[in-house]
Amino acid sequence: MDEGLSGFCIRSSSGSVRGKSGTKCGRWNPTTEQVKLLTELFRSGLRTPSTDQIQKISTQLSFYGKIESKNVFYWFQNHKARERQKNRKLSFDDHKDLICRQNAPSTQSLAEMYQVSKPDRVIETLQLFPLNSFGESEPEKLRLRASECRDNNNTMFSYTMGEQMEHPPLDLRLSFL
Amino acid sequence: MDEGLSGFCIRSSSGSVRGKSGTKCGRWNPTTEQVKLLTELFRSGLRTPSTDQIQKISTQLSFYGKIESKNVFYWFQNHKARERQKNRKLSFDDHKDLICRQNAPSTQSLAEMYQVSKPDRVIETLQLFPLNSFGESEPEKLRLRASECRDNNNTMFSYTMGEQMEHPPLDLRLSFL
DNA sequence: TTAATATGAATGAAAG
DNA sequence: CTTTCATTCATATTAA
Repeated sequence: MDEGLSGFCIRSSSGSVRGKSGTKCGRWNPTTEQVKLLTELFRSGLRTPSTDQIQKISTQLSFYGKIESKNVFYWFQNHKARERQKNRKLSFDDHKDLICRQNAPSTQSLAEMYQVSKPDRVIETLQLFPLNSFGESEPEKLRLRASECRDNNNTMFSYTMGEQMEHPPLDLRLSFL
Repeated sequence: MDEGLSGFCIRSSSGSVRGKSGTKCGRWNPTTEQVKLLTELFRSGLRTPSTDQIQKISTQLSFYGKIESKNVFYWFQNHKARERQKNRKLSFDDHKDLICRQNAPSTQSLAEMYQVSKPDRVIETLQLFPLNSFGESEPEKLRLRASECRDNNNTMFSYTMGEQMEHPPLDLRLSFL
């Protein structure tokens, strides 16, 4: 069965690394090259690319596989949010030395413990820099606030590509706003 | 025949016992007590615990075994998502509205203990009257993600072939819907 | 053993 | 920007 004019789904997982088996066509599945480049840009300080930058990045990344501008937009949004979330709330290595008490509380007493009577606020410790270095080194904990390197798009890529620049000027606007 | 080309986590279980006692590494393996308490909390109506709740739960569950905050976070995410998914697939009839979005009738005392900061979407409505139908006296926007119609209009990003259009094409705003 | 299932973890997409 | 939803992937568990 060929799906005629849809032309949206690419069944063949040509060198797809993340889509190990049976890659669905529903959502964007970035290739390793795409992820690598995006990560590189992020590490370079790019956090919130402008529309123009998104367009350029998308054009560049389309060389490695199917991609749209919104994918780039979402990628940066998610990546930034999750880096922040890790550093702020759910750090995976917060308590390595869990307090070992003698008796485990029962379910009932546990429930009672959650009863808050006063605004007992947990002080959230912002880890400005990772002090905890156990045995597992986090390769990516770096976070440089290079503010906004917005208009240095000339130095974003050094690749000499073909003239794949035929993406129309993209207007990133949210229709549900 | 899987080649197992993922080099993310080291497979630890090589025919050993359940990870309850001697899990080397890999992913979190909850104990039966942990699962029991988590399930009880879920059944009591807890769907999306806050960061503070997650911390407390994680601390308490650490009595029964190794656990981290992100495990609790993921557990509730997965449990909620899969219950919803199951309900969606089970009800092929015209029961489109997802019932389990709201909290369960928390008659248990355990649930009330957890409702510390965000009881629900009901802000100043006391629990004098039972939980009634949706969208009755609630000016909040009703989400129109009924059933599966997520792919009807995915035109979040609009391509404008002209340049510098002053007004959005249609701007069908349904924020007041 | 392998196959099927259950579930922890991750992430793209989207809503708030 | 923050949070949540939906889907997918990887692995543990169980069944055959």
